[in-house]
Amino acid sequence: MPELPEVEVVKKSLENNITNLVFKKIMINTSKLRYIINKNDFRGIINKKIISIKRRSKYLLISTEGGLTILAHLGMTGKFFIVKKNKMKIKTSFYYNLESKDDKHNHIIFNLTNNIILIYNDVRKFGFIKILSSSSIENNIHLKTLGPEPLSKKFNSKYFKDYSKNKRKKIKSVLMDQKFVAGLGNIYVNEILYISHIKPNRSINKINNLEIKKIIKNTKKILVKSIKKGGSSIKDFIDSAGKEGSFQQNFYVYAREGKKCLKIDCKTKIKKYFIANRSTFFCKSCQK
DNA sequence: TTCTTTGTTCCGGA
DNA sequence: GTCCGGAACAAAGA
Repeated sequence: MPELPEVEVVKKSLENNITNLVFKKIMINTSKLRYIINKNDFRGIINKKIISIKRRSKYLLISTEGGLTILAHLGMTGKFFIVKKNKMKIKTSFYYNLESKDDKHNHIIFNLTNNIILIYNDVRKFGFIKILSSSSIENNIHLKTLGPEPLSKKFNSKYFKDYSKNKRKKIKSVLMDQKFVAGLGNIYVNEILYISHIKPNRSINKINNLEIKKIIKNTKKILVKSIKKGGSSIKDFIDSAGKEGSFQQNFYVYAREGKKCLKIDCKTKIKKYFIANRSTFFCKSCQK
């Protein structure tokens, strides 16, 4: 599941591999992803050079010369593959074999200069790609309501405290609310609350100052660590092209229902239940 | 056939 | 009026 660290890693990979290349031909193999695709919109970026790749929350922004920007969200299963034509060599963050059965989910294929092909692949089709005018980005419906980036200085104790006033929402729901902080998804929020020793169902106005500090510190720490991990696994992968299972992630609680808590000497089994329709994992001994 | 997954929106109850 | 959270929706695979 692509969360902020994965999107950041993809961003860097795109930055390194397709900046300054020019779109030559685009093949669209589906009528819709999350939204209906308007093929005409894509004509505008033909023969346009890619000048920058940015990330905001879990969104990717690929800007071209001439005032158009590609806005992409990977949803649950979206992936970008960068393939060097003729060489069949994988150059991106995720495993890809040109012969693989995933081919049927290659929904958009961008041919670029330098014999580079950029492929948008998405099994579940919960992701999307839109072409926007670069000047409208700030007011874009997906971006304008987003809260601060979790890795920015704006995401600090004061901000957290001010936001919490008179609110009784559960801490887990708040951390997942994109208006509060942009880019945290279910997996990382489960992990952050475990590391911070806080039960996911605590009311936000009952979280004390020390705990707020812990949550913020751990949020930044875990994101930075995961970005570094993603980066290193990409490197390993390019070095040993063709090997599968390059992107392994180890979680403390996520998807570990019934397994023992990983803290030394804690024999409690990880519990699972739902908060706001999202699977929630926690250790009842370690989280208060 | 049913369940799972995420981000977002809608709506009912407190 | 405001706040909270459950339900629903998208698609496809197990």
